[in-house]
Amino acid sequence: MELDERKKKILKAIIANYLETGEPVGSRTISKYTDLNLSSATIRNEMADLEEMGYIIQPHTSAGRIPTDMGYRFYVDSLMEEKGDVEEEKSSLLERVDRMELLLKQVAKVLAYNTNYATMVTAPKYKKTVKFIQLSRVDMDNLLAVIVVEGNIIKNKLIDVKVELDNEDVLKFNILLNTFLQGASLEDINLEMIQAMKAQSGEYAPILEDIFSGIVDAIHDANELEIYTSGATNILKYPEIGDIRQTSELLETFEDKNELSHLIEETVSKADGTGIQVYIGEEAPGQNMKDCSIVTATYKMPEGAEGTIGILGPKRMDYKKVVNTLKNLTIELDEIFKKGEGVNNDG
Amino acid sequence: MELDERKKKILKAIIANYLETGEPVGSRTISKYTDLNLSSATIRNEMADLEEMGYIIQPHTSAGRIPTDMGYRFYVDSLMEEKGDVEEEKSSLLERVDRMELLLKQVAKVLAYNTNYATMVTAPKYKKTVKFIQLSRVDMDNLLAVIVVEGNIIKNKLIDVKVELDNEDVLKFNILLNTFLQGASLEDINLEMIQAMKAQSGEYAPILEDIFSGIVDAIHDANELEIYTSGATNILKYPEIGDIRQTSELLETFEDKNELSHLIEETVSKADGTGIQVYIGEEAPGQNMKDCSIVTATYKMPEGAEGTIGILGPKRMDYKKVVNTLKNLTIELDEIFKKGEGVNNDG
DNA sequence: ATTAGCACTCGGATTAAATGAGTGCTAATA
DNA sequence: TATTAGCACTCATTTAATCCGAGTGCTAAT
Repeated sequence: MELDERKKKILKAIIANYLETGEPVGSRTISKYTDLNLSSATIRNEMADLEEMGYIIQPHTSAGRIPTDMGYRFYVDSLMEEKGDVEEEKSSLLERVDRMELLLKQVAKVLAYNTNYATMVTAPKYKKTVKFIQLSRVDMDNLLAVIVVEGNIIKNKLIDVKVELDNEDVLKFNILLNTFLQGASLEDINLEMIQAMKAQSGEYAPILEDIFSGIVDAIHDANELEIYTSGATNILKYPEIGDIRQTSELLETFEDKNELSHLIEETVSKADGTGIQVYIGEEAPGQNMKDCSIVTATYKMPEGAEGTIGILGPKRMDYKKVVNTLKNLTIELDEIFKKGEGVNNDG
Repeated sequence: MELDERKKKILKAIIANYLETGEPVGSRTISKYTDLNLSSATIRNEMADLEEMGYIIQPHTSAGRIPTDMGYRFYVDSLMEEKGDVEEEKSSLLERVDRMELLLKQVAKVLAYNTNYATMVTAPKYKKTVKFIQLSRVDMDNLLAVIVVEGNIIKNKLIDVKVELDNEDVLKFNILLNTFLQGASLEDINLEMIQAMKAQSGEYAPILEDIFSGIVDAIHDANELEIYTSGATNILKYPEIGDIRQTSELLETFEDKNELSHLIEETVSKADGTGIQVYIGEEAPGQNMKDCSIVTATYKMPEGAEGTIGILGPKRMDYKKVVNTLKNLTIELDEIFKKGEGVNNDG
């Protein structure tokens, strides 16, 4: 059996209606809702076909139809025309902010507010190289190491050294560290390099140890996939997501950044490169997701680094709106990075 | 009517049993549960008295009794002997961590894990004075300001300056800033001081503007009451907390650090100085709290700064355990600050 | 003062019946 | 041949009726 134009229209009407109401939709509704001018009986026949083909099911005999995962999939892929960008709020969705971290937090928040779903945003991931290191003496036994890595991510590390250092010593260390480490990525810092530096640091070699591990820590930190989330509690607004037990587990997943980063990495790894990915029900990774969908979008930094914006919501989700909002947001982000944040460009 | 010893015993038994089971407790249960050797009939009479006095109520006729807020209050104040410190896990509840932020996050996490309630921890609050400022050139048009404030809280601020500065200029600024700002608190930085600095900065006065506002921002940031939370989803484990709608609002309060900080400030302002405060039901601030209790404890830094640890749970809460855990935790924190973190001590 | 005994209450669980939205199928129609 | 009107049937949901038992309050006996 094939999916002719009329069947598509009906399927689309069913899904659209279901997305709106959340109730199984019956033949009579479609008969009136659409401009097909068909009786409910005819619709019923078509529905039976659509069911046989696997696009819709009845939750029980004598109920209307609801979309299957396959139905949603077809809808997202072929039926849903992504309303040609609604310029509206696109303009100043995001206020200008100066620091990457704040920006991304803001993105998560705005998105959660606009969509009423739970959102997550990862910082762009790329091999981070050291741009600049600054060591300073804070007090008697503490050195402060400030490390700026590519992308103007700033890490601080207090290092407590046993030996006293005067200002000149610190200056020497600064020069030494910058000479060796500027432009280096985490992998570049190996035993060999450490040896070379030790050789040049003379009597202070033992102290270097401390300083070094501090710095490596900091770079390591910067390399971690940072995730910002918002609106987790929105999940509670959708009663269709299983029992409380499941919902609660879902929320915990959301609270645990580690788990979440796995999850995001998994979705991204499946990406086909078109920018926006939609994962419906079982398609999504994670065990409590059968009633959820995940939509992710990828934004790019000028140097090629990529980050992800994602939303998590019920399977019965306003895909049109979500996809659209996500599209606009990535465009806006791309633009911001192109000009504003384009600072971080040398290599 | 007065509360004789027997009535106290019965009240205590009722509350203890209710805390355990969550079910209204009947006269027969008490008759067997306690060593009073009284018949259920006698207990019933006593219960009637206790109800009249306002310590317990029946959810409905022909049900057992449950404690009122007043009953809980009496229990917490007079009945509950705080099991003389259970030394057990006290030992290494907290792993040693180097940075305040991580430490407090850890505290929140451990506490949430141990108690199964939602927890919040605020950073110690005191007038933060500038300890050290470091300006460095990151690239062509960015200056990085690193500000270390009392308590080794470190803030970074990227400042983009329009004019080019060479290393010497930066050095001069550094000296200027440190001369003026070291030891200054947010209030100390006033128009007068700014004028004085401008006078001394000669041709660079306009740039100072940028740098200055950046620094003020950073100090302002550091002065904000930082809150770390954990285990918010634990709230979902206690079905007695009203309907989902309320729970969800409670969770939102928990997600919103601003609201939460108001809430904590309110509880702390009511504190009587004994260290541990218990807010039962209506006593707690916030509108969705009627079924909740809040327990807070105050920890002190050597210099007198104070922070708060709090837990939020259902009114039917294991007060004994919570109060105890909180006590141990503050003691441990106090100790950590006394030695380990005692770095931040000069003025 | 305590207790045994008994009638009474009322929330919660269980069962039964009523409702109604929606289906599938068949026969009539264009 | 495609569409539609009509009708019997299904089944989740709602409403009402009933039962059950934990627990009470009161009274009379110890």
